[in-house]
Amino acid sequence: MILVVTEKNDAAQQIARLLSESGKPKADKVYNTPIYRFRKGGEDWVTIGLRGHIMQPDFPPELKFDPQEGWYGLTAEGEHLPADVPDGLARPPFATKRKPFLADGVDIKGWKIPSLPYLVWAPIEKLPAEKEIIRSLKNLAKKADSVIIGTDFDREGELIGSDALKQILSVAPDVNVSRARYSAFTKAEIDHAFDNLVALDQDLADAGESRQHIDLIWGAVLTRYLTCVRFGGLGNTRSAGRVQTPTLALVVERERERMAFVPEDYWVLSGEATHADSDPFRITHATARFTDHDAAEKAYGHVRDAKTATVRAVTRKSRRVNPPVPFNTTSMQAAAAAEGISPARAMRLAESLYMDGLISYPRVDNTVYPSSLDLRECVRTLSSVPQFAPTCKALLGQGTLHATRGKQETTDHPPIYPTGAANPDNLQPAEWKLYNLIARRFLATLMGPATIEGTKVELDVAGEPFVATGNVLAVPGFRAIYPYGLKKDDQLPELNEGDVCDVTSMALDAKQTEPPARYSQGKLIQEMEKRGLGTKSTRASIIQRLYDVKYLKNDPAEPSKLGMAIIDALTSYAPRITTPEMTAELEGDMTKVAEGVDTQAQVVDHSRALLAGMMDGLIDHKDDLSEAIADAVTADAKIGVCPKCGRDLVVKTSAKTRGSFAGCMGWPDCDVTYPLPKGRIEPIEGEAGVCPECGAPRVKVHPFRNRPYETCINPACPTNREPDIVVGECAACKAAGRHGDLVAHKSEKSGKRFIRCTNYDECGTSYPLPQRGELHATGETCPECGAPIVEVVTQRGPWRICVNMDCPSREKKAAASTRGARGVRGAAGRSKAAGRSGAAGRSGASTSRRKKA
DNA sequence: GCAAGGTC
Repeated sequence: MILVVTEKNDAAQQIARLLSESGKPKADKVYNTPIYRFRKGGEDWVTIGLRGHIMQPDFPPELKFDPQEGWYGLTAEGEHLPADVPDGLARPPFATKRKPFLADGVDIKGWKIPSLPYLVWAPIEKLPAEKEIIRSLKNLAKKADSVIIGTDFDREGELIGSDALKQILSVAPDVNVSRARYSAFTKAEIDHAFDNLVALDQDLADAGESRQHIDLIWGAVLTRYLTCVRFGGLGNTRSAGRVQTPTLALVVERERERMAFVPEDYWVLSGEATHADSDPFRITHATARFTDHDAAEKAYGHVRDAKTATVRAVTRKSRRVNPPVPFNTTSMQAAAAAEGISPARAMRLAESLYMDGLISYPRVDNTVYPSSLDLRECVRTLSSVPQFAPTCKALLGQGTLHATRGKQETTDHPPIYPTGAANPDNLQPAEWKLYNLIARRFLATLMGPATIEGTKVELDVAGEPFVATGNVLAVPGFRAIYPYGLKKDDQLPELNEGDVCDVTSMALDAKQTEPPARYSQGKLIQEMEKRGLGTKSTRASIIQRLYDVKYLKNDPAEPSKLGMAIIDALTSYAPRITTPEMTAELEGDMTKVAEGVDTQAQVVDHSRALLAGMMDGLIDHKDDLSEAIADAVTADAKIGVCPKCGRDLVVKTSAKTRGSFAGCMGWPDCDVTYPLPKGRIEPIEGEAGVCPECGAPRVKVHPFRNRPYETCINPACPTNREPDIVVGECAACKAAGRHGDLVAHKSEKSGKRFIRCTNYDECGTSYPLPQRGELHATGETCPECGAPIVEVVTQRGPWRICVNMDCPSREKKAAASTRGARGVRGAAGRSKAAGRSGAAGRSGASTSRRKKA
């Protein structure tokens, strides 16, 4: 039997299909791993797909995080191994004990602990990361006569193959081994690769392993340093790494530019005009921006009372806009980001669409469709989606299909294109949104250019030159199916030289120049690619990580004070980690290892020595850094000033409930606390951040998937008071022969809104209420349960609800909302109702979504 | 409960 090992299941399946004589390999499983069996040349063949790396490098167990003791490191002050002598590489003599050792024996809580500088020189082990796969692989290897390593044709692929091979040789030391190198899943390419087998390139694999070790050492040492420098490793992880830190530095650098930016004043002189009852159009002075105030005022003086504008010249120019090129991972992530889907989320959604057979493999650099891809067939497939049917029909009516080509051409996978017709009812809204984008992009790459008709009209207003511009999509071309990022038409009326227009308004506006914009997540992805940071598969998750450790916030990306402090600290004492140069130099070193000029040990030890040299500065200045980080964390948590004592009010986490609240930094001297509304809290700078009524902070609240609003955080503040509303009569009291009113109150302590009976002590009737929106009594009672029905007016419009949580009408509503949530109006109120009413509605929906998987 | 790189 001949065993073929590939990097992923997808590749195992494709290779089996292309190599098998029947063209129909048999899908099977070893343990839980899919494999593909087929016959070729009178032999039995089996292909198995790994899941990327099956081994994971790590430090020995005694140097890892300990759940009781945390991470150590800085406690061993000043303990350095010499930077140039990697003696510490030998496993130290403490190996027999669970707890690690320090040369000079520093005791902490009775344990001897290692110094952080020691970690720089610590040995690295390789541990199984995919035990199931390894078990399956070994099982097959025992039965194999020969093994062909068919992992991806790149450095990481060679390493993945080398790791797999070691596992195979451990159970089948005498098996025949070779390597197939292919870069496209075409019959010709795969046949050629398997007819011309080569040997595995151990130097290339070693280069990959060097990369792993250097990333681990630098990442672990600096992360432990930053995490432990303040509270000995308790609390949040503060990470650093070869890719994430330079990425953070990009965002911080842009923020510093913004902070250093000095806005300049300028003035815009513009107004509106009409011609022969046309819609009004904007006219702007030919000097688009006056930087001289006097000149602006002078021009304004001439035209302020002008009633007419005379057309001096009309020029028309049409612009051709070419259709976009096919999607690769980066351009897809950027386009999705522009539609409000973060790159990390886009990859999760794409993975799911790929697994459902709706799009092609989502991790590609390629932007050129291979000639083997049947474009016409793809269009035919899409034509069964009603939204795309007219476009598909038009395309199929053409003689031949011409596709655009991007600059990057690789042959391992095709660009991202739709492989199946999706039904929006079977997808989550975000999945459909991404699929729709991918499908429309695909169709757009097959269509003609759009033509935009541009018109420039020069006018004379009381001797001052003015212009009006119009842009109209004259020939839609690809824009008919691909409206993303399309500007709205600004239409001018038909104007000719000599026409006299009526000026209806004129104004001089004072403006200021804007600082450079922050990076959107899409732009950040593109900037990373440009600077060689990360890969198509890692960039999205690395940006996500920066958000998770709270170095970044908001979108466009804004660094937190902590993020800025981290960059400051590392720029001072470990500058190498803060720039893309480390990646660039690493690439050079990797090439040397791959070429056999340097060994893995030489390159890694050299990198260790560079890091060791930086430990001096980091440890000497640990108190400064500790303070800077602590100040930054406090500044990030600050939401305002305590109205009682004037100290900072910060977001704190309750130890009991794990919920967050606002508390005074002066505690326990000052006991001011407030509950916090649900959602992300953004402080408001300056005077607007102090409530004029009660002096407590006003904040901007960003509720999950709802529009942000501003509020005073003091629930007892007059600005938060709501009048009590009688919403109905208490049914329980009526049944008991007395009268009780159901009244909607707002608690001054918690700020929560609820309904309570005026005879609460006797009947105990109370109902919760929606916390957001304006509340109205309807006077109606629920036909199902008799409880009052209230109306809530939110930004999305009014809706009505029975206040009884256990009412059967709520169950129905929940079921309806999970079905209808994919519509235009995915109302918060409905999804809330679905959430509260328990599993029925939700689990039903999730099974229907999963049924294909 | 450390990185970045694969992939699910």
